[in-house]
Amino acid sequence: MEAAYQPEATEQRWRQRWEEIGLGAADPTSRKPAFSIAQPPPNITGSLHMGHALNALVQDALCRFYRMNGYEVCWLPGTDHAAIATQNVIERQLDDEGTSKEEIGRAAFDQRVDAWYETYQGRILEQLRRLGATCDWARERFTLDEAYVRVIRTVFAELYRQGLIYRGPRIVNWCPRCRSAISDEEVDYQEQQDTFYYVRYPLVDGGGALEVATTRPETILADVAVAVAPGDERYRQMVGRGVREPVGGREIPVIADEAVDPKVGTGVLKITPGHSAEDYEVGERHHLAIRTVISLDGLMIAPGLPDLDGKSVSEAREVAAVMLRRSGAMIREEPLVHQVGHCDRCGTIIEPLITPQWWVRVRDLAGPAAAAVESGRITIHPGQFRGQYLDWLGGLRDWCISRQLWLGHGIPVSTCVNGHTFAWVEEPEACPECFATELTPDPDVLDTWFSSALWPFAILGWPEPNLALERFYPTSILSTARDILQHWVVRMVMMGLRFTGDIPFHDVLFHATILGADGARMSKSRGNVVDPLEMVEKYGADALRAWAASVAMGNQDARFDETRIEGFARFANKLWNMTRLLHHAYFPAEGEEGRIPEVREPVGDKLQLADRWILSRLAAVTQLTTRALPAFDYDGAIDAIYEFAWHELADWYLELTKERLEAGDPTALWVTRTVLLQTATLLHPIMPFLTDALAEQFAGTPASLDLAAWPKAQESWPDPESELAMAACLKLISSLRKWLQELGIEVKRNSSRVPFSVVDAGPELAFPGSLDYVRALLPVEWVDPSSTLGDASPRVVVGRTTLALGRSVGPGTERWKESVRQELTKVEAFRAHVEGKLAGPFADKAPSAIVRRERDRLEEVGQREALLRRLIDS
RNA sequence: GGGCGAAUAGCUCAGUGGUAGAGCGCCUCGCUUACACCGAGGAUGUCGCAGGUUCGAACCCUGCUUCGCCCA
Repeated sequence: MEAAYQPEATEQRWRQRWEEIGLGAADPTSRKPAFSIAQPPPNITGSLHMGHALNALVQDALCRFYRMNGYEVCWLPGTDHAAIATQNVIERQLDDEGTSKEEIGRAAFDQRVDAWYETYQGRILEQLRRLGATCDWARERFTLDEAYVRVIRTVFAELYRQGLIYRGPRIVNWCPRCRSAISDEEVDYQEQQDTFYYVRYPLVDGGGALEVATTRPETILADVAVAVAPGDERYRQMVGRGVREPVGGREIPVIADEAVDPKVGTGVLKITPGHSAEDYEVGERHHLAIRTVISLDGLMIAPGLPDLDGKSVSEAREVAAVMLRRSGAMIREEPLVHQVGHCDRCGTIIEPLITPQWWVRVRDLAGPAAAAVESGRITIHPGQFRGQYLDWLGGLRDWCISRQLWLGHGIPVSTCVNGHTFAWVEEPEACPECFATELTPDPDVLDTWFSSALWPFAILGWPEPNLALERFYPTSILSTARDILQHWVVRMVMMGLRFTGDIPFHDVLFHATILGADGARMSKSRGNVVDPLEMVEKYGADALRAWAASVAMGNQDARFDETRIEGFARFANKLWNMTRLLHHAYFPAEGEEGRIPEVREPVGDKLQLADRWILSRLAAVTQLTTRALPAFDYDGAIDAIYEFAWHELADWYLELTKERLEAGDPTALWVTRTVLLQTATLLHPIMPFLTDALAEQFAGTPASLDLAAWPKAQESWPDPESELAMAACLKLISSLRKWLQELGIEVKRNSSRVPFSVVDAGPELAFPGSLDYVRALLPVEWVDPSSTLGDASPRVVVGRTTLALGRSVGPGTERWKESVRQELTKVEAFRAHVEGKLAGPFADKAPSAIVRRERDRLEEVGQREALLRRLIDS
């Protein structure tokens, strides 16, 4: 074995091995229970980021855990074409080259897209492999695959037939730069400094005016009403009368609508249904006409007003303000900070506009989707997101599924020369109604989330009946980032229920978001992005995975912290070297190779206290890990294993057992082998490369620990008595070690042993062999007090045991006395604390077990205090 | 404006109603044949603030402050 763990070479070897033995390949004909995950398909807009890496760990650890627990595991990988995102990336490239998609044309653009997909699709899946993901690679799907496209068309056509999809003009979030509708969820609201304009709208019948506060004077031309709150006393007289809008001079009515908040601005709202989603709804309620003054390019349409016509929205706003000031309609202007919607992809300010689009009537779909979560058929973790899911479903509007992009799935609808419109699955040659062959396909493409919503069943070959679909659907869990709850999770549930009649998954996991080291979201513009592959190269995939496990399901977002990744890399090396220690017991000669042989379990009562103790601890950590992983408590699992392996197994058991191992004690060899191998097995779901490399050092292990059975604790292992005894013994060693240092006694290995004798034996020595353990770890020698050490020898108190030291203490004496005094002060304070507690109502009201424990403590601390006091007085 | 969450050691984070924890960093010692990617020891916290419930609160409740996210 190498002196240090080498992650890079090891990982490469094991990646290959896992592929060779087909670790990820799921067998639908197997009789085992099924566990399946549809991996959220990463967008092909670049390479894997920290969020992907975290999500890969979350899923892979579960897959491995369930494989080891006898499940047939199917983890389905894939990638998403991410139409709007990819189109944007390529548009930016073209822009950098001084050209545009319009200039190069459709064909050249499509080529660009294909080349992009070619490059990045492979790269992303390769990066997942680097992290150790054991997907069923043969089932990989891309959302533009022919089979996938067919599913999309099938679903679309069916919804269309059922009347759940319709086309019509409604207000949408329009990005003038993308020249496309975008969904409500893709609008990014950013705080912005603007002006609040207070404008006078004179009453037509004379007698004053209404003051309207607005941030958008350029849309006054599209006003169709002015609204006040229904109960607002100030304006009750005005409702039903007319006012004149102050730019175009048209007469518009004053209405009352509950959308108006009387406390905001002047309590009077201008109603512009053509350019505001809220006003659109007000307009629908009052059957108002719609006026449009902004084009799809984001330019003003105002034929009668040359100062405004053709201007951009921001220019037009200035012009309108000037007009209002000149005409005297402007009352005042105030600075205002408010939220303005921007295009998620390109940052352009969104214009709410009325355009004809395709819509899904979600009302019929939302009910069952809500019921699935309410009834507990689907569980959302952590639970607080359940409310968000249900809230969102409650207030759902129809879903706009059409986009005006060059890239994506075409809407599978055509119209014939005779005006018949029909949806199709196979590209049609003639109109099914009149058989006309002159057909015009719909020019729009589908919202990417429409295709993503079908993911869990589409990748399993739906609608064709097949074994994989039958076995692996519904999937077991869905793991994703929480910002995708509305985009994706809700829609998957709606579509899954509608088309398969079943939920798409049983559990939804929202993992933490990884923030940059500066606490802000990772973003290129902030320069705080960390490439997970760089971390893999530096510290190994397992170290990254272990860190990911420790933050995955925390209740807060996790800042990136390289030092913790480094800590887990050290842990990997520690485990490697612990195995090396055992290896040396069998192959002591330099460079000698071989596998740690299987050893027969010792019969009879050959186990020492330390053996029983470590097996008891192993039982505890086994139980904890076995519970933690299926409960998604990754942190609990890695933390418990780390603590056990390093601070119990390595720090104490192996140190105590070294000599026995060197001497070939079969009991020690068996215990060490058992504990090490089982620890590695428990750790395998989180750190698969390292643990497989460790298991390889042992004879009788399978080709991968993934194929091993999940470990159990033997019934005889839990042993509370040994744990108590050992705890006392370890405490004895620790505190004696501290005294030796305080006394300034050299504790180098080859310095001579310090003679000690027991003056007053406390419970630390109640167990046979305690003194041997002390001697094994400290340079002390036990002597008979009567023979060598007199009453005058220096004393130390460890726990409730007093020891006499057979050596004069030189330079350390003063420091030692100071330490004793400090110790005494602490003990006194604690004794007083416990005494006070027991003297109060605590003794009557607290549970008796707790009271008893405090009494024991008082006794113990009292004894300790007495011993220390005697030490100082002497 | 509505909702959710967070505030614990210098930093990053765990934490169960019963004497405050880890990793990293810091200080002192030790290159002892598993590991210097190590070992031994040490210092460091009115657990955001103010009330309340309780024999007992970092933990439960209320209010406040600051920060983050989601939604309008």
